Amino acid sequence: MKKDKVMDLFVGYLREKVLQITKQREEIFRCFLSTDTHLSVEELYSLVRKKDPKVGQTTVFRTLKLLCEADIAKEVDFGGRVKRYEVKYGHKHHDHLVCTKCGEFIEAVDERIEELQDKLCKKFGFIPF
Amino acid sequence: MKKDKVMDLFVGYLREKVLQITKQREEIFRCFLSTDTHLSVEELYSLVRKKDPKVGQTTVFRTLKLLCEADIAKEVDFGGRVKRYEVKYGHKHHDHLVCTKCGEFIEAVDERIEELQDKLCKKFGFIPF
DNA sequence: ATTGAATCTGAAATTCAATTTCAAAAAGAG
DNA sequence: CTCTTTTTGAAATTGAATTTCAGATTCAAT
Ligand SMILES: [Mn+2]
Ligand SMILES: [Mn+2]
Ligand SMILES: [Zn+2]
Ligand SMILES: [Zn+2]
Repeated sequence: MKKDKVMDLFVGYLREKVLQITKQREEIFRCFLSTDTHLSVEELYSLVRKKDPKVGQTTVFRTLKLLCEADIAKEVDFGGRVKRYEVKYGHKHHDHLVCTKCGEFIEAVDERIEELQDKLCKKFGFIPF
Repeated sequence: MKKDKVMDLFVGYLREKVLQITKQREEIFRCFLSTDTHLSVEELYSLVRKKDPKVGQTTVFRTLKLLCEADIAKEVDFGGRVKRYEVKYGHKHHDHLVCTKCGEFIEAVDERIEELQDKLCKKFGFIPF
């Protein structure tokens, strides 16, 4: 299974930054990886609380930040004011088409668009995200 | 000058919706059109206050909404939590490359990208924004 | 094991843009 | 003018995100 490898990546990141591998961080990590959706912090917090009601929301915020830094999670902006996060590890880059009315979305990639975007970015000194 | 035409558009929109053409709405309209930047509400509010310190921030919010509905303004999302607005009337569609670190941005369009994006949207039943 | 320092946690407070509320002011109808 | 509707803006509220800080936990050195 892939999960062990991601866990290794997380553990590696924490070691590198001399941070501790705590119960809370492990639980949040597990809950996050157990989904394949685009979670808000609140939604992840709910999941975590089902497993351990004592984990604080603040820690969820903080751990998601760590997961992003470790390239395991990726912040995705769906236009609203709530940040959402998806699993990045093991998932190819993709774009989102989001309905501005109802929030419905789909994931899609067009290689030609990506290529042209890369060129456009390079031309202006930006690095595609 | 172009401004008269835009003003006509605004007035027309207000008439259509049976809304009044007030001092405040006129002033906010003028201040907004006097810039060619990507203003936050706060920034526009500052401009308006210089002309008339009695106008309230709430009215700036409300009027920007009207300007968007009238297709004179366009909300642009630069990734932060502050909404920004640019003049839409008389400006061609364009995309923004935004630096996620410093916020610096440039406007650019690539016709081929646009075309492919349109196709991609159509394929999935979305309407490009 | 004991101690002391550093790290981590989570409730609570704070921030800040955005929205809502509501009473007063202004505008329009008759 | 009088009555009704619309508009306004100060103040209150919301809600996600961040900050604060005292207590809990972990780690290292004895
Ligand atoms: Mn892409
Ligand atoms: Mn475009
Ligand atoms: Zn996705
Ligand atoms: Zn622009």
